Amino acid sequence: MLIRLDLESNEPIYIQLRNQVVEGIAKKQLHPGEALPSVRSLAADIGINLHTVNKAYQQLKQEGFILIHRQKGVVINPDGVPQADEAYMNQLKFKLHPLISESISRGLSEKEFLEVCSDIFSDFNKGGEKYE
Amino acid sequence: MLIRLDLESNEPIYIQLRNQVVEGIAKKQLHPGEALPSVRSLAADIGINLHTVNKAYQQLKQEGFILIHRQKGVVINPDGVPQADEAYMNQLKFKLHPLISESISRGLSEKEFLEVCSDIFSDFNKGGEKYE
DNA sequence: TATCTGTTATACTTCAAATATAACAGATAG
DNA sequence: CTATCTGTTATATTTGAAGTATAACAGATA
Repeated sequence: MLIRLDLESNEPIYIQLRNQVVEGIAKKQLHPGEALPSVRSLAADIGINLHTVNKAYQQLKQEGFILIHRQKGVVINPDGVPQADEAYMNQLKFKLHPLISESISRGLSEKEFLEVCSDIFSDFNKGGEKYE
Repeated sequence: MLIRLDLESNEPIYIQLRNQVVEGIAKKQLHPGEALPSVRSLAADIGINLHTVNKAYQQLKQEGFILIHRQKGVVINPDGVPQADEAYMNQLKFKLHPLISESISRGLSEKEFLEVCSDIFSDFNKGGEKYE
């Protein structure tokens, strides 16, 4: 599993880390039941603090993406990822709203916007980097 | 112009304010050349600090959405809003990426995702609240 | 027993966000 | 001329999140 972080970004490290794991699942690079590095080893690998990794793991656990066995370690949820529910759909709309708002104000058509989305979907279906 | 703010949100007030103006432009509630409240009056209306409003205005100015005449006040860019360029498209993709990533991991199909986007576009075309 | 795991606790630094005052300079209305 | 409006700049302070640094605990395991 390849982890890309931008330590200069205004986006918190633990959020970037959380997103990378979700992206790994979406790209089928991480499969249900697969083990993730321990908080200590991953922190050492990336060169960040143990607690920052733990914060990302805790959020992923709370969202149902991973399970944490106290001594065994961390694994991708063997039962699969929780499917989109109403709460998630509302959250998705909430996040999309300002993006679409600005696109419209900048003269982007609905068709053009949807094409951008489709292009991004293609990146996932055509299986990007599978090396780890 | 109706301003809705969530002071409890983790999203900074000045960002919310900036987004509201962009949304106003997208919804055609704010037109090129139209005046916006002064930093002091808007701050007083909303009940926040002058500098917070100023921060939002400065960003909108830097992005080309508004013009600021030193003594006249603030107006929506009379020449229209800057159209989407390559830099904006890249930024848009960057923001959409994690949203699509999570949607895929949660089993949402591309079709379903695009429909969510279309629904949001509809909200803008059918002209929401025009009262101010 | 030594070592791994996640977990918890405490303390500290750094930085963005937001507020609070105050003053300045230019334009304008009285 | 004067008072008042505008954005702008400066300074100081408070608050909270993010991230780091250590340390210790408890359970599992080799």
